Amino acid sequence: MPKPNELQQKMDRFRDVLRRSGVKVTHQRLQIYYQVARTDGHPDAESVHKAVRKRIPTVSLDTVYRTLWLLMDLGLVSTLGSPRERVRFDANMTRHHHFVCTRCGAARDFISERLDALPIPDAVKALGSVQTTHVEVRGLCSRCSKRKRQ
Amino acid sequence: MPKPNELQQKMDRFRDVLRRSGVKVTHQRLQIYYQVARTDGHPDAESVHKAVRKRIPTVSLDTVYRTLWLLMDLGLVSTLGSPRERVRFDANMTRHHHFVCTRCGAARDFISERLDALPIPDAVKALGSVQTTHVEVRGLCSRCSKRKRQ
DNA sequence: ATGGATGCAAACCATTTGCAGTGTA
DNA sequence: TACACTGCAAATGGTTTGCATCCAT
Repeated sequence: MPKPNELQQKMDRFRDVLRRSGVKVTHQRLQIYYQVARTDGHPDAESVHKAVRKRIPTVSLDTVYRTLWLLMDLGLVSTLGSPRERVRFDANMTRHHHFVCTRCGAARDFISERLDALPIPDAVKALGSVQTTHVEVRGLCSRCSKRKRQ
Repeated sequence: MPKPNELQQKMDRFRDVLRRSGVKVTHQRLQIYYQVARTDGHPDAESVHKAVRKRIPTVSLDTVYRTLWLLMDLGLVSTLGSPRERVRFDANMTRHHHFVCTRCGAARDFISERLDALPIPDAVKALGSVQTTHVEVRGLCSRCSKRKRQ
């Protein structure tokens, strides 16, 4: 729940980015972005749809999806977890972290005692009781950077 | 690619766990676990299925799924990313980390300058070029722990 | 006015489920 | 032998797409 003026700023910047990208500023897009920008939660498409429908009863779920991916392309939102991906399984049950390639999605395990014992901010402890921490490093894997060069 | 003897150990332990859980040790289950245990990669159900089919041509994809979730319940494998979940969107584009509730899946952002500048092990740099790092803290959110007590 | 954006309905695709037959214990 | 497990095929559910219409520019 950002402060009202911050939210207003976000909305203004939003209109700007759309215009500058040569993309139309529609009623639907404004409401969809507003719904995602107004909460600290991380809503899925369906709950955004439900909320927007209160203001635009005819809005369709596919417009919500199309808009959210558009916002993603414009760098206005991000997704939690790896989107559009299948579930991947891992038989390494020892404590480890992940390196994930942003291009091909390949994931590698790595271990690090230092990363196993991270200082958790007090603010987090207020959110709930901490069970595990896991570091995800994103970058270009060596195979993809080779391929890119060629 | 674990060493052969480690892999053998894993397989032995696997049979043990199945037996102790009163679950049948089938040809299919052995091959499915073997496929996940033999690689450092993080295969999805389909690629496990493809590989297992070379040895058991009649094995079906749904058996692969059923088995992988069984292995999950038995604590023999884990999943990469949040399984069985919808895509969730986030309009907070500033650098932040996540607290995710293991019970209800709710996610909260938090910021921490210390976590923004983690020491990345050299071993990781061999895997590829690092772009971003992100910490995911998992635990029980305060709402869920209240609900649990009641 | 006009091309991009929307709504609808149908398609897609990963994953799940019901059921009858099969194989482990 | 008995019951759990498997394979098949059909269902599910989140997400995507084709197309006719609509509206922001």
